Amino acid sequence: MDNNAAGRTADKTKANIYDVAALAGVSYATVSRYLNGHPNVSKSTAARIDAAVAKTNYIPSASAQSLARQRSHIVALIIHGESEAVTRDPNIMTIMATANKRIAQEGWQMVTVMADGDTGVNNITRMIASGFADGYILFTLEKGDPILAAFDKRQIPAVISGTGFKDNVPCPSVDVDNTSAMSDLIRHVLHPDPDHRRIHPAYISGPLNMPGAPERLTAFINTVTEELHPNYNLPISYNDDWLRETGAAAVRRWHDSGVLDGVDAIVCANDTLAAGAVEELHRLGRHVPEDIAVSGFDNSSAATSTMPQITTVDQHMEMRGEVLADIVIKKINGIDSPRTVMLPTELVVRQSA
Amino acid sequence: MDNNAAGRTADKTKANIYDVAALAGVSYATVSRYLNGHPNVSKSTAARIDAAVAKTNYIPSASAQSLARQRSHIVALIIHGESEAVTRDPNIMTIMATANKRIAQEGWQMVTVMADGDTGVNNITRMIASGFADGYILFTLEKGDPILAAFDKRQIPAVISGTGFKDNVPCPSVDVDNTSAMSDLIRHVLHPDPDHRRIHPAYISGPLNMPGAPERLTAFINTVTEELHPNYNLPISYNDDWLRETGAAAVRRWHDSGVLDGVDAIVCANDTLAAGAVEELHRLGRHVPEDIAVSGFDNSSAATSTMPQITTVDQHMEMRGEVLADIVIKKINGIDSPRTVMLPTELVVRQSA
DNA sequence: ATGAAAGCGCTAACAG
DNA sequence: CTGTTAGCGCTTTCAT
Repeated sequence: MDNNAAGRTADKTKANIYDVAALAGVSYATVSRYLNGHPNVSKSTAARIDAAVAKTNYIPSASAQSLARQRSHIVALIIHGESEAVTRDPNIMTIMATANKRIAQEGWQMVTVMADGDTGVNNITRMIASGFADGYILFTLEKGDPILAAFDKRQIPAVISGTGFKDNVPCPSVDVDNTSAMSDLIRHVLHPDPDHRRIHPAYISGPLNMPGAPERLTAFINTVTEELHPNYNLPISYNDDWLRETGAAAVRRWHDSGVLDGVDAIVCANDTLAAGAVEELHRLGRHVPEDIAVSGFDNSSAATSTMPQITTVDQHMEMRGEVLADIVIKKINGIDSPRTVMLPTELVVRQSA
Repeated sequence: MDNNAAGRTADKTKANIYDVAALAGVSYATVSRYLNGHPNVSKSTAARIDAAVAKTNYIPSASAQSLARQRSHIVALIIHGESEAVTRDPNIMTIMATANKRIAQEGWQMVTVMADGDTGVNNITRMIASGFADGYILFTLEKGDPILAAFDKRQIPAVISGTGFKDNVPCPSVDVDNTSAMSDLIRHVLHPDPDHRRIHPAYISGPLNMPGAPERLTAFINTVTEELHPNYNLPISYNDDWLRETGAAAVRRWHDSGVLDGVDAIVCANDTLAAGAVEELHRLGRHVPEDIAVSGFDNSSAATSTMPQITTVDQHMEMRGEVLADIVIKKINGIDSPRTVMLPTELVVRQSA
């Protein structure tokens, strides 16, 4: 059976290009040409095709187009992490929304896929290799992510968001300078104004295998050492997650062990930990920032959810989404970007420090 | 040129089924059969194919498979709403994660697409008609969403999450009974224990074109009327968003106008509004719940972010994601579901009411 | 300006 | 058990 409309339309519900061509009385090649904006189509056939398209509600098949063009016109944002960590990360939605907007502007379609657990990673890896999308934005929450391997071999446009570990990633990354941002913040905490100095800081860390966490911790140790030359052990709380409860629990442990009495500032690796700390200090009857200052990181909604509100660092996540989008699309079009793009940060001084 | 490997492998970087077949010394049909788990393939050819696949890193092309099978094996979660409203909705990520997990279990791939603004809606509508996915989960934030029209005409598996407006949607929906959940909550607020009654409630509403909002408001009016037969106007604050600041602003307006003095309970349409209210009451020196009780809705993280923590209703969003996933997948497999699935809710009594 | 024909990479019915 | 053949719906030369 040959590819004419008569032989096909019989029991189909959805019109294809042959239906349109038949209705317009032209060859399907002409329909394709016209719909793809090629120059040489006469006014009158154009009109007939328009009418046929309208009448049949014709929309080209995505898979057929992708196959023929060898392009899907899709950019995939891959989110990898345990569902719990992911659902609580306030930055993800921001990146999704801003990257999505930018990609749509450029005439592409962004889709988000979540890789949860081992089977998730497997599926995603297959997906990548199957040519599902033309480019990928990676929001990877863990170091040494196996998904990255999929990009090692093949030459697929990709960009990665905020790994602190830029060394061996197979694609450009956009990040903030966690080290200098945290250092600036800490200097503010230690010396908020000319009349005021804090000299006994403690640190609440997040999981050290997550982007940014090691840099922030190191910045704490180095900056405090530089500024204070402390001759005592800095209290540092190491944790497996970024939860509010975890920040609160760290404070309570220090309180129970008496350590808290020797502390006048708590630097936290992010805002949710800081929010938990502020709340626990409140419960323990300590005043923030008079008795103990607290700082966060991210400028997420958690930072303004407490009383007092939390002094923190803004990472401009909206900008990050856009920059990520720009980089993949450029790469898809053959334009390379610097291996690492550093986005600016901003100290946000509120009442907690 | 015919479809043999020799004629094709020349400049390609990615192996296709012909490459594998040539390497294994069989026809490409046999490779396809084996890879798709058909019974009739001999041990020895199987082994040769395995070897060839391994050697070439062969992964079938997604678009070619979709075209040939007329199935993409993809379920799309469509999120429609202004980016701001979306990025702040704590439920979205939960639904994404749980639905994703469930869909992956069933052997499908879930992708999330965001429709932002008019062009977004247009793109999505095309996407749906182009057969991009086999089924759709709609997380639609507004009434009368134009995206729904795409499903009216064509027979495409879809399910919609939490429209309060079940009447004229072209697909099954899963929701909670906002009316009875809110009524129960309000009865608790008005009469938390035998010795205690509150008799001057006020209400802070969210945008009434959003799912659930009208039901909750109506439930407030009806329940309060039933319980108290009030002979005065109930203070009700109508708002365009669900933000914390908005909840705070409502309280402040009532305070400035003196209305607050006659109020002993504030029922809020969701947790973030309630969190803002609690914080503002704190700033105004009112004690929660002694002077004024406050309640929320959703049991989101905002509900535990304040002091005191907020009494609210849990909607079991994790369950919702799974149920949505089940329904689309069933529908894809030809199994229909009830037009409306009502999920249970749970009163969560904390300290604020 | 338009039609004919050859793919894009894969699946599936049909022979054998 | 395996090869042959005909599509899936569209794009894209190459003629005319």
